[in-house]
Amino acid sequence: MSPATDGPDDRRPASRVIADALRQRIESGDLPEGGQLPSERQLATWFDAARNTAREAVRILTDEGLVIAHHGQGVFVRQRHPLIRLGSDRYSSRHRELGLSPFLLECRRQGKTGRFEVLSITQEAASVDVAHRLGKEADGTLEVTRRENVFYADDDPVYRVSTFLPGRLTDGTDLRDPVIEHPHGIHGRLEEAGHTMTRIVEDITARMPTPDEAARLALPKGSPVLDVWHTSVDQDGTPYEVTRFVMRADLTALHYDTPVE
Amino acid sequence: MSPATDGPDDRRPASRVIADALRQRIESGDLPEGGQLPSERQLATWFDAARNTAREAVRILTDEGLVIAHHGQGVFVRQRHPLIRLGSDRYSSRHRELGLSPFLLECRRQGKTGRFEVLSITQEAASVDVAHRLGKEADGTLEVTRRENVFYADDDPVYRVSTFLPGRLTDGTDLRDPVIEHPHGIHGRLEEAGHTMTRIVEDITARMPTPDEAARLALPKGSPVLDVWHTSVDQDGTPYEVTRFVMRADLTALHYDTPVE
DNA sequence: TAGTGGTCTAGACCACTGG
DNA sequence: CAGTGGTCTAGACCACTAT
Repeated sequence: MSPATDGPDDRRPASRVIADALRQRIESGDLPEGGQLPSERQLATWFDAARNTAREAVRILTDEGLVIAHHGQGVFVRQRHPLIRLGSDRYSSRHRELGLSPFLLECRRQGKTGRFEVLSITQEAASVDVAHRLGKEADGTLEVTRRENVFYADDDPVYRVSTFLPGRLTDGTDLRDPVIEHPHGIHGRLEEAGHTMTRIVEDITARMPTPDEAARLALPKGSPVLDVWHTSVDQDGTPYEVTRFVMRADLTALHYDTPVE
Repeated sequence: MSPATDGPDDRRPASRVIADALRQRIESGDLPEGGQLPSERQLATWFDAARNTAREAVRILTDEGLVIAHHGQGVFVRQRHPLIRLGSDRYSSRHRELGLSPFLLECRRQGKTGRFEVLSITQEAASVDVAHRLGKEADGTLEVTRRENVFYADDDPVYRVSTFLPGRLTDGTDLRDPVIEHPHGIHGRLEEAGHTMTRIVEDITARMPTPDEAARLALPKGSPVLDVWHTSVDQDGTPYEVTRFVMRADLTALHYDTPVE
């Protein structure tokens, strides 16, 4: 157990004493979700410390993802939003027949409006990560069509999504257009082109965001991201589509249900 | 692009200017992995700032997970360790026949020694998370056997693992003993008891560690954890084992290969 | 305008590491 | 021992938000 004393034998730094006291008030519900913490200047007075010391205490809690500071307003206990649950069945034809993607369904379930924007579509040489998953052409290179998207829940950006398709699949199709005129989107087009999704392969890591990602996803400090590389494999065992998701971890849960062996 | 200027029209805070300069040196390879940064006092002198300002710059990079401070020694560019890859096939009988768990295999592949320790075994009432996954008994309660483990790679703790088994499965068995005398461990015993693992269900989230987890896993600042709830389902569709993994995200990659539909 | 957090200064002393 | 990061002080001014 952490020491809860604050007697003369307390060897914790003052900033940690303050942080621990605040954390206890948060965990006990004394400071509820969304509730405001005492100001840094108040904390400094109460604990007989310099403002920077109180500030360091607040920083400890910020790094733990417990509180969030709003410039000009105060520091607040972070609200835990309901998670957007993405199942491994999210590509199943059942969902496509219903006409609503699992992401949109989850948003609706939470009373939010889900949508996505196409940021850009480019032709480029595949990176190592992409080429490794899609396999190279006979000549050892691989050109891909790259579609950059952002997914929003209401007006909050939640995922950054990059989809990579082999150039040979997109030649002369509307897969290079920002708007695809197909009721089932990209995957509907690909199925018509003879690729039925029979397996998905996903690689998952978690990490702190880059400054760029933090800005684009409007991430508060102390918010990690989930970094998911998805590969679609067709009936012949050929990978034909790779998508990378960079997801706000505090809003995302991944769910897999898969047979053993 | 971020401004790379440092002319008079540079509106970035001084701490960010210093952090950006250091980040650029790291990304360019000028400061290699494992390399030491200039000391805070040196940075303050070079950039004509107070030491606290240089310190704030270092903190920015620490929060991004780019560098790590060692008390009394200096600040160093963080080394990226090879990831321990855990596949969705890690429970397949193929691995059990080989006699080596995927975790141990991965450690060996990296020249490390993998092992785990049993911290405790207790009987308790199931928490909501556990009961929800295992299902309740007829009387609405559920007693479970809880096994607490730590997994190490060499001497570094990598996972905290809690396994929950319904009490009715462990009555009068060695599943309540710290050491299980079975070549295939817990799952071998459970298979003999009539539960063949036919599906696994896993829920994955990522978050910053609690102070307790950070201490137990010796986590550096800026290191998130993966929080995985695993459920084993037998040939009758009955869930019979739940395990929670809290994993160092900087050492872990999860890999799923699963059929669609 | 008052109150909040964000940044910064110029010191000080402590705790830890290595030679 | 010298040098490092860790903590702390007592100020100051800036940037932002609400009233």
